[in-house]
Amino acid sequence: MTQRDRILRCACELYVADGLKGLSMRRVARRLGVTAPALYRHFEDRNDLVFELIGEAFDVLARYLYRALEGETPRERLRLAGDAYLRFALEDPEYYELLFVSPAQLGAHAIPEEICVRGDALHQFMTDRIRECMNAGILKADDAQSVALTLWALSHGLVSLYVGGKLRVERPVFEAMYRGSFRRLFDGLEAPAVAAADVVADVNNVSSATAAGD
Amino acid sequence: MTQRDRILRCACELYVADGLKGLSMRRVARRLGVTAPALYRHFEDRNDLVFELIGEAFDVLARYLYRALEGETPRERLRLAGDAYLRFALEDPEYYELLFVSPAQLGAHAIPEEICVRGDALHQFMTDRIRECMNAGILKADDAQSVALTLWALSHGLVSLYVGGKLRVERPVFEAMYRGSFRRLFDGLEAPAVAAADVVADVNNVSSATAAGD
DNA sequence: GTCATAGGTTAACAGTGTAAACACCCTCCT
DNA sequence: AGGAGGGTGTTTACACTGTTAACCTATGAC
Repeated sequence: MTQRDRILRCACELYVADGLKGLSMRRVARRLGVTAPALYRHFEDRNDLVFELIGEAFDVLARYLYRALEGETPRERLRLAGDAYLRFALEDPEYYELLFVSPAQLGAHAIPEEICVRGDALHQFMTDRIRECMNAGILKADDAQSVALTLWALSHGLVSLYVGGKLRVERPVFEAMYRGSFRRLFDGLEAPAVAAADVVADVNNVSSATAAGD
Repeated sequence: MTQRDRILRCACELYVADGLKGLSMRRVARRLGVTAPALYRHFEDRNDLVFELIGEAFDVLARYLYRALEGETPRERLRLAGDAYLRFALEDPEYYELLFVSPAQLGAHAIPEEICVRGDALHQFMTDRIRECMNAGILKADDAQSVALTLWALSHGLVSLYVGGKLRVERPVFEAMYRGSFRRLFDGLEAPAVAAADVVADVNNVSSATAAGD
């Protein structure tokens, strides 16, 4: 294990224990029995170090998500992916927060490209889950990437409201809310009246009503 | 204008200019031609000051939202509220970020109650918009509060991914995504096949098909 | 006139990120 | 063998940070 790795591990421990505020170069150094400037041999900046941590957080999330591939069907895999996201957020809330630290928060201009691409990879993963559900006829045909974004946004929105303390509810209640919100997204909110009319019209016109006659 | 207000205004300017990092007690003091400890006559803490700023951010958002009440119909008011949220986030992104600073980020244990209730008020506002749409038959009957949460989460998720730079798209593209996501939430994602069957069955059974015969 | 209070001051403590200059050790090349 | 160079540490220093304690006024009330 290289010194760089040791620094990273130690930084991670400090971060998990005391948040970004508790992660100081000097504290890391002291813990490693070394003086602060030594760290600059391995990292450009404190931000550089933090960015590396963020990268790790993405990796951890990726590991959670990839387990969803064990599902047998596209629907199962999509469901598992949603569960995995929730589990990651609830089991590793500090890591989860790390995913969404804004550059401004770090006094940085932007998140480095190298990290953004990891986010893209996750987006891609979800897009794939969506697309295979569309191909299987489980989801409406649509732009898979946009649908994936909608899903991701809903997940992230819910979780970030929860971990940010904006939802004053207990964890099991929140989990129920999470699932309920997804149920709603899949079912749609719109009142059936007008939708039914459209559907019936469709059925009458195209007469592709496989199950309508029974 | 009291000195407390001057401090607040100055802090706000510094925050908008340079983020939370740029907001230091000494800088605020210097700008006001005063020494740092003087600020502690008006605020307990730096955090106390920041919390006050967060409170202001909630007020600004509230002002955006309340204008949605000028809409003529429940549907219009709901639409305007969604727009208002988006406009707030895009026009005042710094304020927007302020809404969601986590206590950990400030080294604080929790966000003070006094601020949480402002968040509750917004949630209540959205719940009311939802409920009146349900009463008008525009939305499915459901738990209005949960639906409001789903909407809020989707909004927040999308916006926070965008302002966090996770979505590498231009603003107009993002606005289209935002609207598209909502369209999707209202319409539902589920493939129509099975839904259509249910609906048709319903129509046949209950024969409350107002527009089905045409 | 005295006294409390609101609002400021200076000085100090403990901590921060980071840069410059210097020192050591290990490896590789001549 | 000996010197060059790179990797890794050190000390020292600078310019910041939040926050406290002690002290100093001006103002208004009784």
